[in-house]
Amino acid sequence: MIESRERQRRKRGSLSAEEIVDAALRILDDQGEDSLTFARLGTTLGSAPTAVYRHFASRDDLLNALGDRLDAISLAGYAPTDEWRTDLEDLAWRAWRVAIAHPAASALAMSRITNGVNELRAVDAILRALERAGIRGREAVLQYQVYANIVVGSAAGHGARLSGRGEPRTPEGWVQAYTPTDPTLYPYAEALKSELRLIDYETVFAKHIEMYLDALAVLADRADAAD
Amino acid sequence: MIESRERQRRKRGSLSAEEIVDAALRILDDQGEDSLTFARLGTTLGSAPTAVYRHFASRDDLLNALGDRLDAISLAGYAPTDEWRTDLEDLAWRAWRVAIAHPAASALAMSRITNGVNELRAVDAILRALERAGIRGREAVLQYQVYANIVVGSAAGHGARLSGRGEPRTPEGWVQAYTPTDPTLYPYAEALKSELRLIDYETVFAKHIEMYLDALAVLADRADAAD
DNA sequence: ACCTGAACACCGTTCAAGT
DNA sequence: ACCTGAACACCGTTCAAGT
Repeated sequence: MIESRERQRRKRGSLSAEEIVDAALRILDDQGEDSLTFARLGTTLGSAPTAVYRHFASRDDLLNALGDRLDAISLAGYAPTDEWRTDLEDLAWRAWRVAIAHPAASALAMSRITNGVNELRAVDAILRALERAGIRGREAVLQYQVYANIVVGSAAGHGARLSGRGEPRTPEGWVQAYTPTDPTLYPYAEALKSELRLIDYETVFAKHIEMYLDALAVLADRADAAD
Repeated sequence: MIESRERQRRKRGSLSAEEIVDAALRILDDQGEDSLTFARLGTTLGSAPTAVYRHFASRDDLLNALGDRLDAISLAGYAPTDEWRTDLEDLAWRAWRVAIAHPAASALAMSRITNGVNELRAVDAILRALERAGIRGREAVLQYQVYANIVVGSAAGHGARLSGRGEPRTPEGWVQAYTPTDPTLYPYAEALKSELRLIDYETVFAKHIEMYLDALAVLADRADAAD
């Protein structure tokens, strides 16, 4: 039997930006946040590492494309309704689920401004919901930013936690170290130390979204009254 | 004249963790997010690059110490009052100002869980304010997380923008690219394109904090009523 | 036009040797 | 005990050469 370790030459035009992003996502899913290198991309693609440069100007450029891919995954099958709150809740949890499905990629690329098509689709979907809440103009752009801040920040952070060099996971939540040298200096933290040790970030996210949408509902009511 | 390019040998014990973090902060302030390397640390410290390993186990470990330093800078001169809202506003803007003063360091280290003393001081200060708002127990820990999420996420993101490979700055705000191939596909974004192009992130932050504290005030009133 | 492979200028980290 | 310097196993990126 002949072991053919030699890689076959890639036919010209057989490599595409899409296939490269596929490979990047797979590598990150399997091997974590630090695993995405040109060498590994080459191995996964069956090409020379440098072939990637024919399709992306740099690693940074590739990460932006990966970010737009995450937006695409997040929006897949999304259908807006007539309820702005339903839509903003839906979109928020979609981002959260992407962070769980692709933690390393989310940590690396989710909080990037990609200027990609799918990012634009997301912006448009959010502005549509805000419009239905009666929030328009500059206020809508402000609220879009606040909403995106919460959702993207929380999801990317969760990805970093899941993929990461972070603290070890426990069934109930996340172990957070609390071991002060002199506890009397931090009485409020000391009083809550057992609660601080176990934080369930999904509950935090749910609460955060709920609070924000409640606050938005107040603005929506005011906008209604002004109509 | 004799040019002495040779570095003098560091006396033993003359290097400290604090001095190394000083140097790291200075390098990042002067040369940006990608500039922090062991080689440059060595040059700045007048030591061999590897001397740093005597005080930090890894680059990651050093970045955690840098994160705690940012917390220290943020809290310098902080004095709590009897008004929980004043305190939470103060702490939020302190983080924002640190991001402006040290953008690259903030982008790299601000959103880390450092387990440092100054992080604990910040946690305690926030829990104190929440307690004065009548928010206690598990709810306090949840609200601490939500608040920290907003503040640290916004500030670290602002640092990344200021230090970064981001979009070019304009006097009024930040230029965000909006150049869709078919604008009719994104009607809501299209309608707000001029607003989307100019985003003032400080106004977004101010709005975000204000909304959150308003929402917290509602919880505080409910807690008062329950007393 | 697209892919390859050698070369370049780095990087973080390890470790035996100095003082 | 702490600092040094050589060595190691990588990195992203450039570029001339192949097909």
